[in-house]
Parts: sequence; structure tokens; C-alpha cells
Amino acid sequence: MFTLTHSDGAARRGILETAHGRIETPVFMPVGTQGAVKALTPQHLEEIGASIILGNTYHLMLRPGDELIARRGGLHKFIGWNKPILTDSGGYQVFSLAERRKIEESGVRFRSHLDGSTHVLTPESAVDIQWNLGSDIAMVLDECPALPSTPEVIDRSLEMTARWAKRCRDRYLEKISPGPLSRMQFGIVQGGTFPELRAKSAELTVAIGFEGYAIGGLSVGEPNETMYQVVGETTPRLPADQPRYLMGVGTPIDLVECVARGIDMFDCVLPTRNARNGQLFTSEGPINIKNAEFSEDDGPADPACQCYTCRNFSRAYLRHLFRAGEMTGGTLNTLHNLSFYLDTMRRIREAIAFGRFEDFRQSFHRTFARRALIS
RNA sequence: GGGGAGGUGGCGGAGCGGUCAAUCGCAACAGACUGUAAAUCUGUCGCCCCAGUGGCUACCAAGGUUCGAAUCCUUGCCUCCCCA
Repeated sequence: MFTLTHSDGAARRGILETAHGRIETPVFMPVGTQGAVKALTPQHLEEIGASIILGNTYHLMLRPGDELIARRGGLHKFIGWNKPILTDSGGYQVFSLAERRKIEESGVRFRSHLDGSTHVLTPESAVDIQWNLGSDIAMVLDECPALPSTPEVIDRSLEMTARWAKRCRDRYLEKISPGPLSRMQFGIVQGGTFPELRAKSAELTVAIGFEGYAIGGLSVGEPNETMYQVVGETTPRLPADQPRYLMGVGTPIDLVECVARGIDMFDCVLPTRNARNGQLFTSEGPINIKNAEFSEDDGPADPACQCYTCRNFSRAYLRHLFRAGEMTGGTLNTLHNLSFYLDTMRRIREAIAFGRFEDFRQSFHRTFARRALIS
């Protein structure tokens, strides 16, 4: 159940209640594809204030298998995380594993990246698998087309995604016993970068009726400004009283800009993956901790950050850990990056509550560009 | 003392007459990463520069053979292994 508590321009603040707890929005959801946010434990996630994490249908279906997880009592119990979980449907793997799959009206045929075996993901099985996992929020199976594509291709794709969404919804309704805290299912709006196609996809998806709506198919190579524009044009076409989730986005600036356009939920691998690859997000912009300039830098990763990493360790040490290939480096970097993301969302929520989101947005842009300006 | 192997760019290690400023790995330096096939991938990596089918100096040292040498010969210096 979603309750809007504040709005400031197009930016909104709200509370999404689930069977595993409440989520304050706008929220950033760390990605834990295979049932783990890489390099962290659930304890870390609790400590940095994560309120919901992601899991992935495609990956968990292949290994260890959704039925195995169901037999262990569901994903929450299996991975030791008692807070909400959102599962992606495998729709993104339709895009990222393009050369290993074939799309048909009935569903997607994958050749497993693990052992080459063939697996079929249909709208119905995507629902069933997520049901087995026991996620609080399940996504419909969609097709995430590569950009750029012609309007004709995007149109055909979005229409099939809408037909799939309906099949997902029908399957979901067979399983669910409705209630304020029962499991939720979100539809996904596609349409590439064409406003009229986004509008069409939104209309088709909203007509089916879901507990929330996602915007998918963005951040796949198009310019940032284009993405902001598409988001800005799409959110007004989604129900104001339901959560809006921008899938796979983004950089810290993207978060601020898309909250400004009415987005409530985000997920992205950037803070976790880049942490393991040595890029740290700071209030003054991103730094690459492996760079020689930090070899004797005794300061924290981010002078404005209060996370465990920043309270206890220097840039010089983090650089050393990275170069030495120590796993602890990946953990400390991930802890920091996610802390930065979650903290940014906290500040966004606070600013909205005080009606000062626009001020926040501008000062965030200024400080985040600081390092770039200095150098 | 006798016998054998060898000295190549920061390191390891290819190359054994021209297509070699020299394969490859590591290290170093930089970049990328957006619903995770990623603790991954890419680029640079002798010096100079107007950055190019450019200039210069180079494969232990010094001589030599050759149109041409990291590659062949001589001498020197230095390593390592085996036997005494």
C-alpha cells in the first residue's frame, strides 16, 4: 500500500508498506541479483539503512532454482534478509543477454550463460518463479529493446510487452489473496525515446492495473538529457497515487533529476559495481580510488560522509586494498557508495518534506561538480 | 680445478640475420561501467615531438663480420647449475 505524504513540484515523498516492512520513498534499492548485494552482508545493508533490495528471476531460476529456494522457505529466509525484496522479471536479461536468447510471442527462450542449457521464460513462468521466491514486489516480464531503434520496432515491442503484462497480471490474480500488505506486482512502461510511444505504452499498462508502474528501457546508451525528457513526459501519464519506479537508473545526478520528474523508486548496479572497480561516489563528485594521486591521501573517501568506511579508513588505505586485490577493499568501497546513495535519498526526502527540493537539487549539482571544476 | 647454461625494456620471459622499439604475462599509469554473464573490461606503457608510412637512442661492455645484427664471430665482465 502506497501513501503519498508530501509533494514539492513534481517531486514526491511517500511510504510504501509491504509485508516485510515499510519503505520511505523516494528510495534507492541496492541490487542483489543472485541473492546477495555483492561484497556485503545483510547486516551491512541494515547498518547503512537499506530498506529494500533487488533479486533477479533469471539468475535465481538458473541457480540455485526458484523451487529450491521455495523449499527453504523463500528468498527472504534463504538469504537472511527480512526486509522487502523486489524481484526483476528477467526482462533486462532479454536485453543484456541478447545474443543468447530468442523472443517469441509465447515468451523468451534462453541459452543459459552458465551451462548452455535451454530455458524458457514466459510471462506466466516469470510470475510463478517470483511467487516461489516470495518477493514483495514482482515485475512483469517485458522486452527491453536496444536503443536506438526505429519507431516501428519499438511499437511492436511495446505492444508485445503490454500483452505479456496482461498475461502476467492474469496469472498474478490467480495466485494472490488481496490485502493491504499482500505481494505487489508492477507493470513496466516501454516505448524507447518516442513520446507518443511512451504515452501509448503507459496507457496500455495502466489500463491493465498494477500496484505500481515502472519505466523501463532507459539508460541503455541514450543521452542523459533524452532520458530525463522521457521520464518527465512519462510520469504524468502514470497514476499519481501509485509508486513509480525508474528501472536501472542511475548516477547520483540521475537520481536527483528523476525525483524532480516524479520518480519514487530506483535501482542501479552503479554504486556496487563501480565500488568493486575502484570508483567512489563522493559529495564532490566521483573519484577513482586507484589513481596515484591518492597514494598518500590520509583523508576519508568523502569528507562529508559518516559511513563506516569514511569514519575509519583513509583514501591511501582504500587505494592500497584495491591494488592489492583485497576483498575488504570491495566491501569498504561498496559500503561507502551505497551509503552515499542512501544518504542522498534521505536528503532528498527531507528536502521534499520541507518544500526545499529545488534548492537541494541546485546545491547538489554544484557540489557534485566540484572536483571536475577543480581539475 | 673440470664440465654445462646464460646475460633482452621496472620484473618474469619470447625472439636467434632484415617484416624488431622488440610477442606475451606481471607491475605501473589512465579510462569505462546505469532493471549485474563484471572484484570486470579497454587504452597507454624507451626518449622526443608539429603525434606521424616522424626523429633519436636501444637487447651486459668493447671490437668485428655483413648492404643489414637483439640475433653471427672475438675479447672482457657478470650470473646460475653439475662434478671435484
